[in-house]
Amino acid sequence: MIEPRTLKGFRDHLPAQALAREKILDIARRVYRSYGFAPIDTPALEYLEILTGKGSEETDKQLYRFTDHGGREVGMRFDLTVPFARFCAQHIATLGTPFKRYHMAPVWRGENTQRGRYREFMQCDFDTIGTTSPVADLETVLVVHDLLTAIGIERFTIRINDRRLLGGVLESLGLADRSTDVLRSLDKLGKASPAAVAAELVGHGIAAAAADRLLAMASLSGPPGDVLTAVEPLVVDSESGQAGLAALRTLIDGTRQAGVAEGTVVVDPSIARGLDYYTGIVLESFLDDLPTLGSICSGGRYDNLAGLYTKQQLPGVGASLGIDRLLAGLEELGRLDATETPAEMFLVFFDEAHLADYLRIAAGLRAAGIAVEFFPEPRRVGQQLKVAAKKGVPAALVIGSDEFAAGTAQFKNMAAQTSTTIDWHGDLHVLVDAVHSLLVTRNHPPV
RNA sequence: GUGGCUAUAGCUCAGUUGGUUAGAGCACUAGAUUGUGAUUCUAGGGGUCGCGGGUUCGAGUCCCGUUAGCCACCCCA
Repeated sequence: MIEPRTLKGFRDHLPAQALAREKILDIARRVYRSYGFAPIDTPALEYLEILTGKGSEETDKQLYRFTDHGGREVGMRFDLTVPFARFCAQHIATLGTPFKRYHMAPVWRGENTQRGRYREFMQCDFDTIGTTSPVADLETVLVVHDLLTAIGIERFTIRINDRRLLGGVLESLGLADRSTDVLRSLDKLGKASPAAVAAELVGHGIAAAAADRLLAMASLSGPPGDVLTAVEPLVVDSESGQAGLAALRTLIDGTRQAGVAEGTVVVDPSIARGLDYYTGIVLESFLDDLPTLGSICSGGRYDNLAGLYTKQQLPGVGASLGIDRLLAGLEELGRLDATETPAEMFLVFFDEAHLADYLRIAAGLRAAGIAVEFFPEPRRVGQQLKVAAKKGVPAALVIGSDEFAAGTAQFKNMAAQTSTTIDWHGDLHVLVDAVHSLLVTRNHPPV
């Protein structure tokens, strides 16, 4: 016998989890579309040369690669951004700009696993390409806000910053050429203590006084306006720093005008993002109840997405929802629905002689948009209801020979353990309407 | 990729300084109840103790390797 097992970092998805995933994917799709983002898809596999050398050496090491049967060097995509860059270089002439797309698909990274970190996981990207407008930046933040709100997360924070602001501060400290080391260290502030980060900065050869100023800057918090005012003196002599400051002001004002609640979007000067290609705003978002989980939705602005594949300059802005990390967080917070079935109604197969009637009733309910699970065997009623309860079907319909004779049906609310008699006199429309109104009065859990 | 911790029934876990046939709760199956699912009672099924090797008269227990999970580094969703 072969031992059934899955590869490290790869997982099966059982119905309860798959239902939660699909529900979030549906919400993401709806929110993205509500801003006019159009769906695209690209292959899981790309020529290796398309994928290598784009991020750091790390991403090259994490790349799943192999030689295919035709001798081609092939890689599996490790994010959706690089394939999108290739996609734009090939198709942007046909599509025109600005172009807004969303892309929800699995990616693969051969890195070590941890909670919420897997080797196969799904990303839900959206990007606006071909415009440098601040409105596109604003919409990116608003999409993230709408998305997390629609998923039903009450407490979350979107942290934004601007790479130019960081760059300006580094410039004025004479550290412009050390930006990669500095940004990586600052990025750890959420996890490591300020003292530890300061030590690391000094370890990189940065003067203690400069490290202190960087930390003071990165530790700023409070209302966005106050943070920006506090940072301003640090970039007075930096043109790009001022531009970043102005961009953040515009962005904060925009979110306010769009009706986002105060405190949901904050300026955090320590947000840097590891990826080198960001050049303007950067954003991360956190569950307030589980900040150690890390960012569940991140992104930013870049000047030139597809420079490696085309001479056309394509600036853009976008972000990505890490649905697997989010699900891990929601599970830890006990916010996931335990239901194992999409069925809204369980139809008990009571009396074998009435099979034709059951089939007719099930078809009528389904035609009305109600998901019906009809039990395939005429087993004991108790057994069937037990199955319905275990799966978490919210309602059951019991119709036996007595009910058929009387023209009635028993509607059972499984959670409330209540039973309602429906008089339908053999008229399917009456039954369907009654079931429909009884079902919509139930309360739906958030996720 | 490096280091640390962990692995016993579907799930959560006991299992003594190494000692005979590895247990509990929950879950599952059947019955009490040939028409009613969170209660009760009765009976039952289910474990190569992650996997492989070693030490020993004897290993769930000790040692080595390996696989997987968690944690830290690294990086990131």
